[in-house]
Amino acid sequence: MINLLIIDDHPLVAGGIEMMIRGVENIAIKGIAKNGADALSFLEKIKPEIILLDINLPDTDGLQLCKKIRVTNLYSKIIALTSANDASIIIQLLQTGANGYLLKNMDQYELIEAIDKVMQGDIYLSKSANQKVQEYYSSVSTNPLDTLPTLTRREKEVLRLLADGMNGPQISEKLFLSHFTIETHRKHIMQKLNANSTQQLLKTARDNKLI
Amino acid sequence: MINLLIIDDHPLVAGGIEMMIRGVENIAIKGIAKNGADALSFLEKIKPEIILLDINLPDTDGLQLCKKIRVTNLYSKIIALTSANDASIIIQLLQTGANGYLLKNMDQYELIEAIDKVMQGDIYLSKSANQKVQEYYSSVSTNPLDTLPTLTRREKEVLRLLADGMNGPQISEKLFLSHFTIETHRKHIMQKLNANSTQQLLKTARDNKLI
DNA sequence: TAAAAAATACCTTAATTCAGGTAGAAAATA
DNA sequence: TATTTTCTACCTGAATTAAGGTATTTTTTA
Repeated sequence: MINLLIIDDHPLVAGGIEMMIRGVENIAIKGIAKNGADALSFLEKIKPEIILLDINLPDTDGLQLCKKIRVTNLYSKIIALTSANDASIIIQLLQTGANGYLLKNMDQYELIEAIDKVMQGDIYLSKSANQKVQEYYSSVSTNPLDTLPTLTRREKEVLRLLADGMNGPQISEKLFLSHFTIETHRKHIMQKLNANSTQQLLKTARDNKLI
Repeated sequence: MINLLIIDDHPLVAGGIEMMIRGVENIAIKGIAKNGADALSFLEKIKPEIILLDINLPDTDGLQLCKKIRVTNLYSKIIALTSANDASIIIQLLQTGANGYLLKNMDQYELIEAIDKVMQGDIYLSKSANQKVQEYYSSVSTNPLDTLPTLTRREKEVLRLLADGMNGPQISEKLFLSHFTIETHRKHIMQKLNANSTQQLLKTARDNKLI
């Protein structure tokens, strides 16, 4: 028997999963946790074969929780569950010890396939997640920013204000600095992020989660 | 008997709803549509008492679909369903003819309450949605953009490309237009969004979920 | 079909930003 | 303490953007 723990604060999702595995005779839901704390206390008592882990929880983020679970529990297989399909998160999750990744637009077939695959010791990625990861790795080579540049405190500050829609003079006024200074900071940030316009800079910054 | 039509492309959500109303003897699911087209063709044949309408559909957005449904169907009550909790969308939806607004973190109790309320002719807003709407109206005085400007197709396109970090000439090349044209579009968008730089424009656009 | 809205193209001037610099003071670190 | 990093300020010329126009064609809508 494969026992599941669902970690998700949405009754809708938990119900949907219940619906999907209803009628599958070798899978059963052992518990539903609505947040990270509940999940951890649950896992102290019971070791489910499969943990379906929502990435967006009210009290913690899935990545942290995944790490925490792996500290004490190497037995359970963790399948991450999310509506977003973001390559860097997927990769981080897998590095943290997740065994699979499902999108919330999955259907019954996909869920059961994932559970089966993961129980066999494989890594399961939903089709579109897989695609994203591929894209990510293939774009890495074309993307010169494979190592994130480190911005100084001031540079980050200026970047944020730029992202807030302020221009050079406005920022200089806000920070009590000469506008020349701001422009120098901007220039440096642009060099670091390899951008040749402020808009590109902001896009790159956003893409690299610097903002 | 209250008949439901679920319009949502996530089997998980549809399953969750099914789970929630299972055992409620006067509510039944009459159909599940996975996109706007399916929904409309379904509604040609059957008039459900309640339509549970996901705002994020693969082929159209919920607002448009809500409008379309209201053109031919004044009988069914529409309850919008979404994971985001955004005041301006809620308000637009209600203006378009939706009768309720539920967040996907709802529980069984809330769903059934919403259906009951709406069947009685009331408007139902989930607690947090209600709160957001309150906040929105109290912040309106500070926000000069109380009515969202409507951008034309072209303007939206240019806005998106600007958000992608492209500049005027690049966009003009991409769209096979003169760069003067692009600048005019930019100017119009800026006027509509009340911005006085492209960066501010993009920020405002982002704040108003135009991007 | 007539009127209105949207899309297109072009112009000008002023302001802002970009992309090179240089360079000194302050702060952090080895 | 010596060195490095960060923060600061300034300059210049080229490029881009902002903000104000005008005006024609195409598309939508009443």
